[in-house]
Amino acid sequence: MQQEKLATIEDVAAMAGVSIATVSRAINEPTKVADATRRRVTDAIARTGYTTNAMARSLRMRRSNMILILAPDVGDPNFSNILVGLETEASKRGYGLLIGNTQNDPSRETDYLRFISSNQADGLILFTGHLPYGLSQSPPAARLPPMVAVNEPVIGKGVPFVGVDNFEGARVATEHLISQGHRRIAYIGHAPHREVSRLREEGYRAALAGAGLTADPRLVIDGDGTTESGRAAAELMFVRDALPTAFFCVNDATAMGVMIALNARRYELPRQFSIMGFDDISFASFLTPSLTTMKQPRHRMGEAAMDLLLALLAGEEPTSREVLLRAELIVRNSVSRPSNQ
Amino acid sequence: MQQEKLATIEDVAAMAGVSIATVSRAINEPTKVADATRRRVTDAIARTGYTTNAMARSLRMRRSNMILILAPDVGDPNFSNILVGLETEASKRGYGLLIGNTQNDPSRETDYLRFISSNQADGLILFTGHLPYGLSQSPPAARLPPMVAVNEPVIGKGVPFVGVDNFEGARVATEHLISQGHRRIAYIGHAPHREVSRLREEGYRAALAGAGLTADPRLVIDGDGTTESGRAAAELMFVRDALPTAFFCVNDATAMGVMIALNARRYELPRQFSIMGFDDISFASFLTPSLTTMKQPRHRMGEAAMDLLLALLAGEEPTSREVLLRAELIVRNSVSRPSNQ
DNA sequence: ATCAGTGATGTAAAGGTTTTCATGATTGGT
DNA sequence: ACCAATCATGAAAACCTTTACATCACTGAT
Repeated sequence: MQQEKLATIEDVAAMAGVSIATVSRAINEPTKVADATRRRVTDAIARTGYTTNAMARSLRMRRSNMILILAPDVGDPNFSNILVGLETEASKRGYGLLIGNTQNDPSRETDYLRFISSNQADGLILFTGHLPYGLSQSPPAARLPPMVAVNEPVIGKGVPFVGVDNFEGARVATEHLISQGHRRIAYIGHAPHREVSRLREEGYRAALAGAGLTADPRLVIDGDGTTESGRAAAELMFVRDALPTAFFCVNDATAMGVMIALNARRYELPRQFSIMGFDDISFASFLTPSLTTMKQPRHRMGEAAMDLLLALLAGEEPTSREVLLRAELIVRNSVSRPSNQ
Repeated sequence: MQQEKLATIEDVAAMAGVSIATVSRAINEPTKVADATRRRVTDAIARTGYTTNAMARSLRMRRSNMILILAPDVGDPNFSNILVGLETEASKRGYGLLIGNTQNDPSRETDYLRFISSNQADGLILFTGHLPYGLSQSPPAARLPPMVAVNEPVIGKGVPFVGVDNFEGARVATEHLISQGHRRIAYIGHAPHREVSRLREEGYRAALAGAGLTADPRLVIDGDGTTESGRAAAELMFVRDALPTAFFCVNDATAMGVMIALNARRYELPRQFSIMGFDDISFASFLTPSLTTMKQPRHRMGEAAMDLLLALLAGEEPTSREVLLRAELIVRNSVSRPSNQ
């Protein structure tokens, strides 16, 4: 049983004493071939160790059963967990995943589109929040390849989106702080043009409004989502001498920065200040105090996005162009009732 | 310029007034075609928007320019950073990456091998530390597909390996502790069958031996690499009342567990106990005290592994079957001179 | 006994490349 | 001026499937 040449469908056909068409049918539409014949074929397949050549198959069928993932940074744990969800669903449905790490480099984005245009991938999952460079200037008439945005929506291009309900999540988080008795609650956001941050800020404001409160402008600061920006934002409030009793941060990294600033100033947490994050990154539970936060259902997001894309590929019109999953409140130890009520 | 049917090589040939063979040559071996003709062809390519159909190309050439990555968990930041390195190098050399998340499930490992046997991938990168299930029982005579193990070696199968020099790294780490004056140094390891842990323990012992010290058996404990196991190991030492002045942990997660245990017992760090980890995970610098550790050159590991695999694919005999990169000592604040010298 | 319908199989085309081999044209050396 | 060598190109085979269409043998109804 030499591996020199891989067995082809012809070898199988010869061994089973049928034509290659019958072998193909026995594999792909088993009901269309007589029982006895089918047995002979499956037997021959087993004996030869035959596997269909995916290249030939894709060439003929004009589809590859591959999905291209375009992400700025696959190393980001934020993405990689969604990736696992994408992979789970894709693999279950017989699809493979091709990864394209773009590092936000337009030329790399364009470059990866060759997988689409060369038929090497049937569809596209976008983590980038924008159309890949090579597609963005096309007139809207030009048909786009089937694609789904995940985590970060592509605004105004009609790209179906799967993500977390940021507005709702931020509202739940803020309401949690309010329910503990907080009235002066700060919000530390991302750059304002980021859709994610805008929605979370709106959710924050909605929760305040719902409790008859209004946001103190001095307590709403835009950072850039990094730990350092969280630290800087907290410091800024001390300098301005406009202090909240609780901080709601656009993400856990920012929350960690706030905690670092407060620890450095020797405040006791959460007694003197409460802190909430968003994301539930892997070490949120290991901070001191462990961080109360909103957990993103990343695995499910990946599955849902892939499911939507595969439906698109199957020609189904999606029931909705936007799937929003709920973030889950994870209560830990960084929130308590305010001391100086 | 309708996108209905993609332009084929034939369209280009017709427009340029040459045969398809010439078009193919103009693309792949430009020197072999006359200047004037080449210009006409490139012009026609631009006008038609032609892209080579990768399926047809792969079918004919019997290779796909794709590499399959087999990893137990792509979400693990430990892996994902290496993945970025793999991707960088692969993309630079015109290869694409296919990801296979196996979750250590033998059936998924076997399943993913179909990409190899169906010619959809030319080579294999193994993160799993063992041959994929479908290959492991083959007689050694059966030729294995080209593959390279990364991060975790595949023992005894002659699979080329790219990883960090664990022995050397552990020695450097331990020597760092010794240089600070520590004499009683604990080692908290992984499960002993893990090659990684075994090598780091050896490096630890070598450093001790080099300084004329021997390891106190009560200070060498096997955990499982989790934060919880680090906590438990430290507790165990308190229960046994056999205490070191410094802990060297097989990884940062374990070190974090040790820090949690010591913090809970209200020790002041690093004054009363020094701690070293291994890995330099993303939040090592955010712990209090920030963690002194050995940084793994993950990005470079990925690049080196891909480079090695592509050399293998090109038919070159690898210069060495093992590439070990040095870990880098990252000095932060979790190590000081022992107080009770 | 005939005919329509059904079911199982085979033939051959199509999918889009790369590459071997052949052909003709051109060059350069004598 | 001729021959050999080189160069540029084209025709056609090969890569391995899937599938439309044709064929043939049956079944069951008239």
